[in-house]
Amino acid sequence: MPSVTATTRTRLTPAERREQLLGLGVRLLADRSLDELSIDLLAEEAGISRGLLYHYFGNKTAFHEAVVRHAADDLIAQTAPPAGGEPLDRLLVSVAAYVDYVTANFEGYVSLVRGAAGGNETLRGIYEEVREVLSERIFLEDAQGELVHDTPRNRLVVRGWAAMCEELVIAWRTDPGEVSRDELLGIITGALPALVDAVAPRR
Amino acid sequence: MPSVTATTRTRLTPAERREQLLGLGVRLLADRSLDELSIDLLAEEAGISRGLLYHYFGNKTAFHEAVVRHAADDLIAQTAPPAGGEPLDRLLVSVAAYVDYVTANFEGYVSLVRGAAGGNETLRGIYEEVREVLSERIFLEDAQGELVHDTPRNRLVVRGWAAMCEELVIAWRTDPGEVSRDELLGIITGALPALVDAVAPRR
DNA sequence: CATCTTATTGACACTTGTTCAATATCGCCA
DNA sequence: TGGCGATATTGAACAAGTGTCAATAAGATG
Repeated sequence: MPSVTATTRTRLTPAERREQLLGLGVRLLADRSLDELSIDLLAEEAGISRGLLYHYFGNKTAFHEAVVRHAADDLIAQTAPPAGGEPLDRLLVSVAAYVDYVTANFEGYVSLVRGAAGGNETLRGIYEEVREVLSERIFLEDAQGELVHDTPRNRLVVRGWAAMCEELVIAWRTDPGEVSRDELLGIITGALPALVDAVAPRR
Repeated sequence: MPSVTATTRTRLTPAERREQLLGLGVRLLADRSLDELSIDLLAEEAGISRGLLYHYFGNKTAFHEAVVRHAADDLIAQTAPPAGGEPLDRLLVSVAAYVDYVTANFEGYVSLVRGAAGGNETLRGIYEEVREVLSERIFLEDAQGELVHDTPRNRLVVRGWAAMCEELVIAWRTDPGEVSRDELLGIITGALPALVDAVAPRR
């Protein structure tokens, strides 16, 4: 058993190392905020020198951006609507997948969202992009407009609805109270058509 | 005209200096994010030494918290419902005041919200507190429950509605499109009863 | 006008981000 | 199998910003 520092540097392929560091970055976010994720901490946790992180990511913010992008891609992939079935059912499944994803990865998800929403231009861009993708599915899956016609006004409404969903899921997961998962899903999915109707320009 | 440094230190009362620094802090937030607001920058801008800031606020995060609290109190005061009139009218006026406040102080408001929502425990606490106060008014002013009965479920709904409002106002102010201020107000105020109805547990 | 309180300063120690020449690991080929 | 070369990796040095504190001077008070 070596004393304190067993300095046998291990050499990975760039792809492997990148993957390791990004994965570790995402994992560490469960316990810390994005800007508490210092280069020092990550280097120590990964068992590498600080310099190596700069070799791979250039600087701290670029690393943060890479981590957020990594997690964002993961979220988007995990909540993709299923291939078959009725359009509206596919949406339901996708929304449910979103709720379950947040439930399962709560700390990391919250940390990510807060870090990205409060971060620099690029970070917010990624955050916006995720919302955009999730919202876009509404119009993409519901091509006939059974639920929501694709109008500029309704785009705004869906945007607001998405913000509401994020808040609701986080609030619910923090304290479910007496509301079950299915009831939450009911609230979320019921809210969209209600909003669309309420906001429809009167003729 | 003194050369570069006219070092005549001016001595203010603690209250004056505190006020000056907080006001300057809030003002500087219009052009920078919260964590780009370094002690260095603020000291230079205020024409004082860094040490003085530490004398008044202890450390950087404490200063941030004080700035955010200052701005939050301002927002709450400026959107207070009027004294007289119908309960529902008072709410309308208050919501309108909120929209106008955000419109007038846009850069600073966005910077504040992002900084606070993405910040530490205390910062988020202040952010939550503001939302809490704004939401609380709904139930306070509408004591008879004409609009929303005070139930746990509706508290959740109002919370989601508040998040939606924030998003809508920011999105609208960023790009109003063809939506007028009054239409936006219509959307916001129309959304609340619609949500409440949609979410009501069926009997 | 002298004195005393205390608002204010400036220099110093320390943490954290960033750079880069030097080092050592591992695949490859003789 | 053993040396060689490409390059993944390191560590020391530097920059910038945070936090500390004994020393200083502005302005009120008598």
